[in-house]
Amino acid sequence: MNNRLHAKLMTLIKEKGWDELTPVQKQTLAPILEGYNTLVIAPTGYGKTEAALLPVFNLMLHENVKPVSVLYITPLKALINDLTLRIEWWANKLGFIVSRKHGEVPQKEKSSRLKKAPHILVTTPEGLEIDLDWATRFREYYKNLRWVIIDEVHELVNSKRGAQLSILLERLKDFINYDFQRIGLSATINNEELVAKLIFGSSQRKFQIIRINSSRSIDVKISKISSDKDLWESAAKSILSKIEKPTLLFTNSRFTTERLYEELEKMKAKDIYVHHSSISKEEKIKVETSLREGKANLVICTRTLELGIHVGDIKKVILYRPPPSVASFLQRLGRSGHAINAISRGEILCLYDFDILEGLTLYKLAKDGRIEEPFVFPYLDVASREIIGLALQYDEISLDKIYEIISSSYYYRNLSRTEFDRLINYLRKKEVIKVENNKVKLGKSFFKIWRFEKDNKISWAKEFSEFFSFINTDDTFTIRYENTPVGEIDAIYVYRHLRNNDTIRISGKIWKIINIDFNKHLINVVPANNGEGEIPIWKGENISKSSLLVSELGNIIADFDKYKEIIDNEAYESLLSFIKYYTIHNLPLPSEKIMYVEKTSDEIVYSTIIPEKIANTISHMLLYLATKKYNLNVSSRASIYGFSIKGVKEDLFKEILSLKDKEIKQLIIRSIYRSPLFLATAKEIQYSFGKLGKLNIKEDYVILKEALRQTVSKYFSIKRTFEYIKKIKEGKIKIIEIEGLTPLGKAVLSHTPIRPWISDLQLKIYQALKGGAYTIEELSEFIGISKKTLELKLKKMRKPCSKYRTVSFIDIDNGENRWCLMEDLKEIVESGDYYNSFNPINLDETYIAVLRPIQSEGSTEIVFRVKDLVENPNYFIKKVPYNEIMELRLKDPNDALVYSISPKYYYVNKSSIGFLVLNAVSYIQSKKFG
DNA sequence: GACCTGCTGCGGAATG
Repeated sequence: MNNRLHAKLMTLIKEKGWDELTPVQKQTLAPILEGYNTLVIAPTGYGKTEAALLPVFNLMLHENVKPVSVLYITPLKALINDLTLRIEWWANKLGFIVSRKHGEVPQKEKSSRLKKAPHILVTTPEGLEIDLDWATRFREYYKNLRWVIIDEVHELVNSKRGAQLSILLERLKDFINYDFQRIGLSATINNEELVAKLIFGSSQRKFQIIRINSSRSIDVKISKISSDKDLWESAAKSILSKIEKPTLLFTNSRFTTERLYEELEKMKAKDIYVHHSSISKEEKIKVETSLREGKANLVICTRTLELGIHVGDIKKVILYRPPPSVASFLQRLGRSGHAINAISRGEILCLYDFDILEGLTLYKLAKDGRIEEPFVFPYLDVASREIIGLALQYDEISLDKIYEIISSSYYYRNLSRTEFDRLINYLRKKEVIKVENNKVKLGKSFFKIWRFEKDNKISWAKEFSEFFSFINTDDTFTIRYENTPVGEIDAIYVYRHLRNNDTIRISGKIWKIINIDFNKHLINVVPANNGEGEIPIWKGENISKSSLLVSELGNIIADFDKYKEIIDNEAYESLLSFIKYYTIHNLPLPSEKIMYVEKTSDEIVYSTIIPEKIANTISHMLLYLATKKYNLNVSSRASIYGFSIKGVKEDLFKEILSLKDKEIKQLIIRSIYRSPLFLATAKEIQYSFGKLGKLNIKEDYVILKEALRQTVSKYFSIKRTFEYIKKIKEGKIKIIEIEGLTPLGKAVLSHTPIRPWISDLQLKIYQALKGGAYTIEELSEFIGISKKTLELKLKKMRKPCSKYRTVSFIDIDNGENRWCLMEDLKEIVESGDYYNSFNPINLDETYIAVLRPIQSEGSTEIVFRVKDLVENPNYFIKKVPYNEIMELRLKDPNDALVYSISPKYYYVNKSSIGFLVLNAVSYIQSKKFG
């Protein structure tokens, strides 16, 4: 045992029952005690937390420390809770106070830290952001800070949160005017020197990297699901035969998680649970507890259980289809055999031949110790918000000082003063800051964007609390049973698919929908005992694969025989037949140097081994050319196995190859600029720059340029695509045209197609709708754009300001929503094509129409007899006091059910009210009597 | 375009 530790600590170590410190704990003592910044790299379960804490406690015991002396930062709330208890065990016995801070800590506990300031504060990067920007009193305690520990560094460095934290640390250093000691804790990572620079920033301290190479060996098996009939059934059967209690089964999507559970449940498998981000917190805790207590046989999960939450000893890990990166592969395998030196056992369950190849590649890369490099990017939206944060923190702060702070973060080391000034000028123009005598102050539009209270009428305003976080969330609905949340579903899925009385499957159970509250985004459910559950589908299932994986894939194809011992017979036979296709046809094996051009009846496939960003760029170029030449019924695909274009006659890729260099570069930029990914990114970041409303190419160049940079770096690659095309031109990549489809060509076809993005969509929709009423499915088929995009557009077109106004009604015969032009509604009703939808069965009933106007508060209620309305469709025109209403629905004072099942119509013009009320009555009566 | 993650402080009024 090390004799450098304080006697009090030695006593506690004995009390813990530890015979000796773990290797990593021994190794960190010297550098931390000597005041070095230290980056500790070791797998989970090696005692990293104590490796940082013990020497820090030791230093604390020898110094006269004042609160807050230690800041402990970790990315998850669940980890904060775990760690606080763990740290308290030591701290309380040594006379130090610990406190935690995250969004779910009760207000009372949070505010107690002012009265009893803690020596050690455990929080998130966002928690630190709030304190620096906003906590005027508490942040004074930070001036005593001596140590900052950053946990799960590998989780943070790759993201905007990492960039945010790096600036926060520089702000902290400047604010307290002390070069505190920084300690980082990380799982296995690549490029340790870079990661060290990212978290140590401008600190002048010497630093040291402590690495514990995982001595546990990797024991991986690769097997293939034999699917003679139903795929899911075969998968579940296979999984069932492989369970060793307790087993973790990782999937790559929430959908797969739910789907496999359904299948296993059919087979009466016992003690099986589901864990992913759309499961409620309470449910998740239940699942984690059942794992720790050894009750669970199998937990099917997504990445949620890849992170550091303690789940006890796991006997076996199964990966349903290979994960997208080596980093993720190692994290998932690391969940088994938790104790030090145990073996990580895992099995990759493959569905396709290319799954087997990817699995083998992951295995080889992991064995060779090759992992993806961290992705470091100088996000300008993060910089902007930190500038605003500094303006919040100080009454005024000089431009030079701000530039000095931001550029001392390693993420922003190359941010030029010119670029910085340009950014400042933009923020100033938007009045989110103001600049006087080279000093920055908070501008007046800050509180217009970051509101204290959310105003429902203005959809673009952000909540004040969102200012502190760079995680943006999609719109979702909460599913509730007796006031207890059981899950979440994407709003778009709810609008598109879910109605009252439907059954859905979530948290591994089947529920019946009682009602959907579109205002509060709530779905109330009760358990359903039987019936086929409809399964929520969140999004598509294309997963982007790391380029490291691609780089080794070709070698594996040529060399897979070397790995015969880790793959089962089924998988091996499958690979043999994969290879056989090429040998029989006398073709070279797929590699990065060969590209096959293959034709199906309506799609041209280019198969090869190619980095995904290049394939994605080329497929967007093809799509751009195709939409220019043809209608919108074209699509393309992109994957690491090549790309394709559908709906064109000629070989468009050949045309690209014939373009001049300059034209190719232009085409690349233009295609990216047209992609929805770019537009979505621009929208996402615009608030950070103080911009509300529609983006303008001239005015908002700063934002659009940054959006392009972020989109390109994430999804595309301009330079590498250009070089790639050049290589083909020079004959360094050989093109072979063939008849029929190669196995790799089939792999390309298994990826979801990308649809074109259209600029004048409104006009197209108008032309398509003219004279008729259509469902979103029909229209989407007809116009050739995604249903999701179409729905959003149709909803926008309802509003009074729209050029071509739309309305929707319920088709009573099949319960579907139909859309038409407002100008056509009368004609459609009178045509009788939708007779049942506008002709109530019972004319003697009385209802109340509840109308909410657009501008003012409150609502108007109009009582009417169904008969009167049927006889006179203009019945409402004289009675309604406004020309436009925001929401229309019906109620019945004697029957509360009516209000809850009543359809709602939004943004309705006075002229349409009568028809829509008829539609609502027909619908309600069909539910009541039919 | 998968997956995952986070989210006011503080003082003063009212209350027991």
